[in-house]
Amino acid sequence: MALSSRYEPHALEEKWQKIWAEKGSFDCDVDSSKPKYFLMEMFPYPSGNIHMGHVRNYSIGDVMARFRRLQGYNVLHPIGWDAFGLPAENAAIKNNTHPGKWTYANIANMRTQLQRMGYSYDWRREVATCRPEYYRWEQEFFLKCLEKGLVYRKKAAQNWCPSCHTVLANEQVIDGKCWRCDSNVEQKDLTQWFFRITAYADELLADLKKLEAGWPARVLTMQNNWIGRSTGAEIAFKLEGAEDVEIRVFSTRADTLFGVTFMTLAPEHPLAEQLIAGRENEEEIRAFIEKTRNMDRLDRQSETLEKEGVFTGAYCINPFTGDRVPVWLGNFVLAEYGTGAVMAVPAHDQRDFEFAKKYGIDLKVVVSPEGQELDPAQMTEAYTEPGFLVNSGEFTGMPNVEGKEAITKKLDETGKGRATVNYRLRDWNLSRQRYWGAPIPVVYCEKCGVQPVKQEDLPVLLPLDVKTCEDGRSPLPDTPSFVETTCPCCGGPARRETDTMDTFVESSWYFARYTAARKEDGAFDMEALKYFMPVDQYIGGVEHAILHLLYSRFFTKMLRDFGYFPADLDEPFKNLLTQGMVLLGGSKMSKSKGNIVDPDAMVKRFGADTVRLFCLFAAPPERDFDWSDAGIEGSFRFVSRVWRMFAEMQDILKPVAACSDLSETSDAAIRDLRRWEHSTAKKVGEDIAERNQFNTAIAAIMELCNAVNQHREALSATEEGRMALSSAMSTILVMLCPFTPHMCEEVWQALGHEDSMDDVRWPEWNEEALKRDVVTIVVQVNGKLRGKVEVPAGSANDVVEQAALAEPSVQNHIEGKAVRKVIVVPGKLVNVVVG
RNA sequence: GCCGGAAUGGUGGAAUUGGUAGACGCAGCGGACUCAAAAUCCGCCGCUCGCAAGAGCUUGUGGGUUCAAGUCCCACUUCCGGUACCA
Repeated sequence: MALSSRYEPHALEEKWQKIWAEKGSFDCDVDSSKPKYFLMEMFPYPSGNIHMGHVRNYSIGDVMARFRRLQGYNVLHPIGWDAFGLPAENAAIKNNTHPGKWTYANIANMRTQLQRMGYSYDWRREVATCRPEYYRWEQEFFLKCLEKGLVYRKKAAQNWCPSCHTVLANEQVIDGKCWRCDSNVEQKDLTQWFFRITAYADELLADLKKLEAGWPARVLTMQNNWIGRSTGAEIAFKLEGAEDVEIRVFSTRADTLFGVTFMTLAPEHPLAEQLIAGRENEEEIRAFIEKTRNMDRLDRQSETLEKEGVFTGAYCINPFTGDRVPVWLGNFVLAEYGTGAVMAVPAHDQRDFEFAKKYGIDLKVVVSPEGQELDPAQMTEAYTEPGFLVNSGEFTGMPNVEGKEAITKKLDETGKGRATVNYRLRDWNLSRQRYWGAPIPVVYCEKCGVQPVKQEDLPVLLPLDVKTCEDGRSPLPDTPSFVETTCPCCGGPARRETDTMDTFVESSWYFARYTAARKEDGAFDMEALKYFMPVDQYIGGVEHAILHLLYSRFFTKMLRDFGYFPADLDEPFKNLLTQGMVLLGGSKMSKSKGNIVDPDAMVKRFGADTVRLFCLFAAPPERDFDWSDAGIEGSFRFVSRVWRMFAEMQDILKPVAACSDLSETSDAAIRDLRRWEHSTAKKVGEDIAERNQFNTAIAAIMELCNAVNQHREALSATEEGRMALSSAMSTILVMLCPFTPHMCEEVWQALGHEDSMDDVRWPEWNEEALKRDVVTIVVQVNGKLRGKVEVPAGSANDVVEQAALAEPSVQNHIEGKAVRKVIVVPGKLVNVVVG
């Protein structure tokens, strides 16, 4: 079959997509005879159409998947749909349809779009999280959590998004706003279900070390900060006049215990009520508490918030000094962190210092710099540097760092406190007051209380015959057929939980479900998990650095401990690539701004191969890149040029393997082309496998094409020249295959190869072929480039040195000066030092 | 404030272990082909001075180490991201 001189991608792309699907080219099953490679991209939310961000994400993944296949790996490359969630409900309300209908229609459309891109997925393993066959397993996990105490119900102030009518996890509140709709988040007291993610805080933190080799540093840092471990001491202050009541504080500065001059509690602190009852200014204090509680979360957490407080009239007792310590309430103390109470040391904490100045509270210096005495009256700011303890009883004179340990130890020995660790990480609120999500499998019984649904009654199906409410509220509480049930314990009438699970629950384990996606009698298949897990390469946006990636790590550890996962599977994702965004005109593409580049339109114009190639060539994958119409035209020109080269040379090219021509030859042009061919195979392989540098890999292939064009005419004339060209052109084709698979398959077939690209292996470069007869040596004088000399490869240093010194331009620059030193870097460079 | 990351031509970006800065593209300029255009092919393309040969300068700024620095060290500037009354 002859290749037409013009490259026309559309028909051939469709043809090969069909062939791959029919052959099952990308189907992957457990095969212990081959090394596995599990690669996946973050699955999309079925919003309607794929956008350029998806195309970039999945093109990066597909290049890596196809490359690993060429290397002989058994590659698992699955895809699915993160199909529960708010936009479906909103769209359903707007278009007067059902969220499920909307979602499944979008999935159908986007599946076609992905297939048109030629991505090499094992479609048999496709999952959609809104299907009962999927979410029933997470209902099972929930019940297991309940049994093990890793999920619990708690009433507390929650992040409430008034526009989405639901609570949000801490991770979903960005700058005080809803991560989805940007509304200001309010605080609301609600009883909600929580995953006890804090039970894994230590392991989640410690195991970040295991990810250092494969995860970007900044993601590790972000998780580290989010978990926010701080070590310190919990210290008990007895309440004056009520010796059985203790106020416990958490402090990282136990060394300053002797310097405490007041105590501040959060207005929400459980003891507040008891402290203020019956005080003469009780009304005033209550007003303060109310004011603080009602404050907008954003305002309360803002840096500029005026620090305010009110004295309760109560005192507590410093456990070491016996001092009376006045107890205040402060608007800056957070009820949720530590114990909700702070011991204040104004001499050594800037915030306490400012508060004390404002309300006229004394300072007591307990840490001084060496050989210096601090005068509280003269201080303009807190002294927070290291120093030596003063005014600290038996601890006076110690360096404060040692003092911290000594005081903590003494606290422990005397039962007045203990060393402890605090985390910033909160438990994960998983309840959502929304319809389109997985039902939480519990019921409420008047007699028996909260009861788990029986395992054999799973799944609790989300009813589909409901009408979504106009105002966005969940219709579930008003759906008697769903709500009304019987108690699994006593059989009496009971009510179902109408909250659904956060959609991040579904995405916390989908990677593992891929390994046995169609299994009906269990969530996972242990053999498949053992073979495929962990995911060797995960690819997605950095916006999930905390949310999804932290939750998935938590689920992996939890499911491991439940016995669902292999006992040695601690982390789900071995390597993580966080890809940058695709911008247009310097800003994020968005429908509302109207600055969108539609992938479908680009595929129509240039074909999928060009779109894929351009996304990888435009920038390194981690970086944001600005879409450029001129740029994609350049990529189209390159693909067309490669096509044309094959079309023009078709008569002389033989169907040989890549890097196959190694026959002895004295032809310098053949040796030169062969060196290009083999060094490119080496570089491109390393760029893809070790550095994720697809842009430079493509650039190197372009260079090889340029080299072929240079030698083409001369080499076409002889049989050995035609062999060299054939080998080089095969190498180009195999190396391009991960990027532009359709074009490569078509050309490969047209060249008369009996095998298909499915059976081809990545070219193996040959050390011999890389060798040069003559090398160019750069000559510097005093570090400045002054000339170049050619010497036989492997020349002795003194030979190279003589040749360099003999160079006329070098002579000019050393003339009349003394040569002090000559540095020879073999095969590369000579530097003549004169002075 | 703290923690990360970045800064290289007109432009996207290369330079892998300290060893030719600007690979490969894009844009631009000149030429060939064409009646013309598109497509394609060939050539030029960091800045300054110079007719040229050539010389000098150049990787955010200022210092340093080194025969040699985009790369290492110190100080700083700007930008991006994360995080923050966290006790």
